[in-house]
Parts: sequence; structure tokens; C-alpha cells
Amino acid sequence: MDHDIVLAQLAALADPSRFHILQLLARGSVATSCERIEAFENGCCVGDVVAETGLSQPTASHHLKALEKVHLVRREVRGPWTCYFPNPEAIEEVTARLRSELLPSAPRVDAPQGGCC
Amino acid sequence: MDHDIVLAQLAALADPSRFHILQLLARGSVATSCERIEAFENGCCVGDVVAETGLSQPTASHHLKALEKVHLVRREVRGPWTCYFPNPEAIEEVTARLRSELLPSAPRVDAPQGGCC
DNA sequence: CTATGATATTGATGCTCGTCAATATCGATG
DNA sequence: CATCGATATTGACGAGCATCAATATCATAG
Repeated sequence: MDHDIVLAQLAALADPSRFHILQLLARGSVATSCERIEAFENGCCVGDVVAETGLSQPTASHHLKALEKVHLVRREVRGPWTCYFPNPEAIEEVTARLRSELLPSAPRVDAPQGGCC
Repeated sequence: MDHDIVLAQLAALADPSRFHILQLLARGSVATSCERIEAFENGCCVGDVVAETGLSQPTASHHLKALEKVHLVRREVRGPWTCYFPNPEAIEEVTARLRSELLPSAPRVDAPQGGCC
């Protein structure tokens, strides 16, 4: 089902470590140690996440892989580095789906003035 | 921290059962068995969720409580029934926070035309 | 007060997941 | 090939959670 991707993305977003990683990528505030990422790209490598978050290297790698699996980040191998980049479209998609599925699309039926209880 | 509420709301949204409950409430498609809910209110009672989802009564009660804890639904006791109503403001808040925290606010620094790699 | 219908709580169970240590893989460089 | 830096994988552990059965609470009608 196409439905599942939204739930998977929400689950990915709900973890504090992963949310933090996405924040770092979104604000482009990572001074990366990767020689193959230009400043304007707002990307980082696994080691950068380790340095910024204090997570162990396997944990950082694990979370980045999870984020890439639901397309919240884009992954690119550049020589010895694995580079990750934010994917704003995915954020837009999640918020759009949340709104379309969980907000009343049509204006509600007119309610009587007096209330009920 | 005010930060935690967003993560808690995302975690609440990420569960299939809870997401389904919110969908039912959002589209106002629950023909409730509660005598004290008017049609225009788009609310339902615990028993309605049991009937619509097939979950056990304790599980439905548990999920509704969890949704209320993060303000995704509003709770109101009406006689023997506990009634739940959608809270669209919370959905708007979550999506707004997602966008403000995970999307680049300022336009990115101008990138060189040629790309890099 | 008693009985009944509606919901909440408790206890238990199985599963998922976040985390790290240890180890393996992989690319680049001599 | 041998080495080194960067990342991925494996294995294990513990915490949290979704779920249900059984039971308790609570409101209302009689």
C-alpha cells in the first residue's frame, strides 16, 4: 500500500536522534569533514553525524540508512565517504499527506447555533 | 522542552491503529452509537472505535488515551460514554513544526552553476 | 441499593527497535 | 599486496510498546 510509506516516514521522524540529524541537514549547519562535499550542498558524511550527535559510528550509520530507506535523505557514495543530503520534497510530502488525510477536506456540515449539551 | 511534544505527536501518529482512528474522526465517517454525540460533532465513543477497527476494547481505550495525551484528540465524558473529537489545530501544529524545523527557512546560499561532481 | 452497559486499569506476552562493541568491507594510497 | 581511514554489518542486550484477557470502576435506570 502507498499508505505505509507515510507511517514509515512518521516512525522515522519520531526518533530523537533521527529528528536531530534531519535538523542539522535542514539548517545546513554541519561543518563537514568530507572533502567531497561543497558548502552549498548542505550535506554531511557519517563521521560528521557521529561528531555532532555523540552517537556511536554504527548507530549513526544505522539511522542514516533508515532515513534513506524512507527517502527523508538522499545518499551518495563519494570515494571513501558516504554522503547524505536533505530531501525537502519528502518533508513536503509528509506534511501534505498529514493534512489531506487527517484534516476535514470539505467544510463540516453546518452546526446548530445552540450547541447540544 | 517544548520540542518533545512534536516527537511524541509523531510517535502517536506513526502507529497504524492510531492513524486509522484519526482518519475516521477526520472524515467524520463514524456512525456513532453514543446517544450524546450530535452528527455535526464528528465525534465517537470508545465502543465505536472497537466496532470500526476490530481492536479489543482495552486496546481502543489505550490508543484514544494516548492520542489525547498529545492533544491529537479532545476528550469529553458524557454520562456513561467517553467521547473523543478530532483536534485539527494539533494536526496543523505538527505540520507547521515539521516544515519550520526540517525545511530550509532561508533560501540556500547561491550554488555555482557547474555543479561539483 | 442492584443490575447493566460503557470504559478504565492491571498483568502478561511477544515483538520491535535503539544502542553499542566487535568485526568486516571498501576505497585510496604507497 | 599492505595499510589506513571511512563506513557497513553482525550479534547481543535492554527498554518500550501494541495487544489482549481478566478485572475494576463508574454512571444510569429501575
